[in-house]
Amino acid sequence: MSRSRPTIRDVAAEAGVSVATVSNVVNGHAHVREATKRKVLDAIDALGYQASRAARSLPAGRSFLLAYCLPSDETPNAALDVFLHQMVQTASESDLEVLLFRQRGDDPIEPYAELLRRGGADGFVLSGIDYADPRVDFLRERNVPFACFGRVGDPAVDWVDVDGAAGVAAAVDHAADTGHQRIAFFGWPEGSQAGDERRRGYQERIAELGLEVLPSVTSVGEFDLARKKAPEMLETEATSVICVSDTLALGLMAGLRDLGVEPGRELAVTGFDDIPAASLTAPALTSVRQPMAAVGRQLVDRLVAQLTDQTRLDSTFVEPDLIVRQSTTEYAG
Amino acid sequence: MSRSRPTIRDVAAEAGVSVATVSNVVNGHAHVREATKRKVLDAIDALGYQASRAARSLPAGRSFLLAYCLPSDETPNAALDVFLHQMVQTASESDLEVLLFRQRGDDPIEPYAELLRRGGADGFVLSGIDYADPRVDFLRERNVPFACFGRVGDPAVDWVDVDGAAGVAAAVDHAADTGHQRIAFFGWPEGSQAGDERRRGYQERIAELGLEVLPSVTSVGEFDLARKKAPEMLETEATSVICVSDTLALGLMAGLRDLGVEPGRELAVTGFDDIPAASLTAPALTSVRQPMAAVGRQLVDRLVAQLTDQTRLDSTFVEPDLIVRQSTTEYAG
DNA sequence: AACGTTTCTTGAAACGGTTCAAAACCCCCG
DNA sequence: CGGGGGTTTTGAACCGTTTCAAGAAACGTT
Repeated sequence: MSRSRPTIRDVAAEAGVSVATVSNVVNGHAHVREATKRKVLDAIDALGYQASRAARSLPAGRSFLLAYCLPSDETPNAALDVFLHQMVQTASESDLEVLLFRQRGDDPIEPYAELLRRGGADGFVLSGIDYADPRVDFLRERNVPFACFGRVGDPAVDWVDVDGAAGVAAAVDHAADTGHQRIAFFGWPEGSQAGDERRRGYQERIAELGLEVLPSVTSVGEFDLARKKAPEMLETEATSVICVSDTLALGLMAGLRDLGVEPGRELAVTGFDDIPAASLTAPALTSVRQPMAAVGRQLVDRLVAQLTDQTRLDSTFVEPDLIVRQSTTEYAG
Repeated sequence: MSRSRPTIRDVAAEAGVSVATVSNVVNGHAHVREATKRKVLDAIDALGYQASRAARSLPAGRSFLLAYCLPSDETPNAALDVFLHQMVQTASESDLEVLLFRQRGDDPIEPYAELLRRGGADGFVLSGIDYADPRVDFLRERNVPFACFGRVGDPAVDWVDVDGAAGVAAAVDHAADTGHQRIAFFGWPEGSQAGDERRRGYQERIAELGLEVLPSVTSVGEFDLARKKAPEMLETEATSVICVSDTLALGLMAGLRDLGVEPGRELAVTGFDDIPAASLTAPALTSVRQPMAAVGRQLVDRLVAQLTDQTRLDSTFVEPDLIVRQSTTEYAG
């Protein structure tokens, strides 16, 4: 008795047909008579036949795999599950699967190079794109299809990005609508694409509204460092603060409490990302939510277009949503 | 000029050797003379050769892939990134990669069946194991290697689990050590493996300490429903509450505030999971942390043992850590 | 120089599917 | 009953590696 898994030939023998017919049944290709189909399906069932991925890919010349490199952030990536879910879902609609790999050292290129060496994939999804990302050049040179989460200057590259500036502008509007005149921005130091973009949104909208652009306060780290910046923030005499991220916002709120200032009530706070913690704190944090599911879908759609139709879809911005909670509605300063 | 990627034959031609020699060089197998090796490596470099995953797998009879089904929980899975990271890392040490797939409808079996049909994988990692999990039987029947995150009765199945009872017991000890006599448990309704286990840890340790087991309070949902249970919890006249999850704990804390009771100061609260939000709230939440990295590693180790050595490692418990924060240290009731 | 060993190298057979041109079959009409 | 057209089915080539038995080369010994 054979130990190894049954092959398409075993199924063909069992059903009394040729391997070509079995292949046709499995893939629903040519016209197959109903009775034949039944015989084949029964045989598959009886034998517990499973196709071999390798044997399928080899003649096709493609792996049916999309590869995604897990971001090596030390900070927990709360939206990762939604993002992955959507990518896997969208990929499966086009008969593709998602392969994970990860950063090893601090060379951003190496994991990509290694994956290509060791068998490749039909395409890559890149996230965490920054200015002049070296991965983009690397993959372009090698002519590997890919799509980026984060805008890329080169018009030949497919990307999807959340319009961070628009998200922050919406937050500024909300603050202004609820009566605030002194609206500050609490950001990261300049130099990161996402961070600079969000700051730009603040500055432009504040200017459009004819309000005062307050002195910029920044924090390199997230929660703990942000907490220590609360005194500096109070010096701006802002009544509402828009933060570049939720963890920064939560750190600021903790810092305010340390100083006896009640966040929300005495100083309105808005975050960015809508991490789970935003809705689990008191006061719950108003935040700009990135539509990660939409981003995941759009990225895979672009990749599929490249792979199957040799087409390219236009790169696009996805609009974030402002989720309003108590940290901006309870203001009573 | 050829559009398609260079194959091992192209490399062999370029280097003036046979394909077998190229294969040997690439895989470092047989003895190859230094000069020959150099020629081959140069040719690989010149052509930008990449091996084909499919062609490599086909004769090997395996896919070099481990498959993991994303949990379809609506609640964000905060530890997912750490877990995946560790699995990918450990897998790569054994020349394996991680493939993602996902639940479609509500049939827990279907995604596994489909993956097997469409190409299979060398092994599966299962998480979220519950009593009599149907996936376990399904995979056993088909003789597919797998390892479970969550204990399984069948001794033929490899699993790794966090010792939830021990984690809760440690939380009870901590409460008792800090002077509490009336310690309550806030759990899920009976019927979930993880939840029942945690409750057992509470009951047993309370009994061992000679304290009173307080009436059980439960909540089906997480944050919002838990919030409404605060009055019921106060009726137990507990001074310290151990919660079955962090979201339940945070919900309870919000509910206490609604009633004018200061969580932490007037009622000590402990959570379970140590989600990111636990350290981002005020008061920060004491919580039992599941060592997800260790779990991920152990799962893949077990799978690798099955795949490569035909061995089995003993199933095992991983001990969680109690992370003490202000929600239990500020008690002043 | 002949021979036995050891070290390198190679040819060709798998591996398990897909595909496509060609063969076989079916049904209906004249 | 022969033939035509469409529908089913099939044989065999092919995809890019690995592997292994066997051949070639190199080396050391007598």
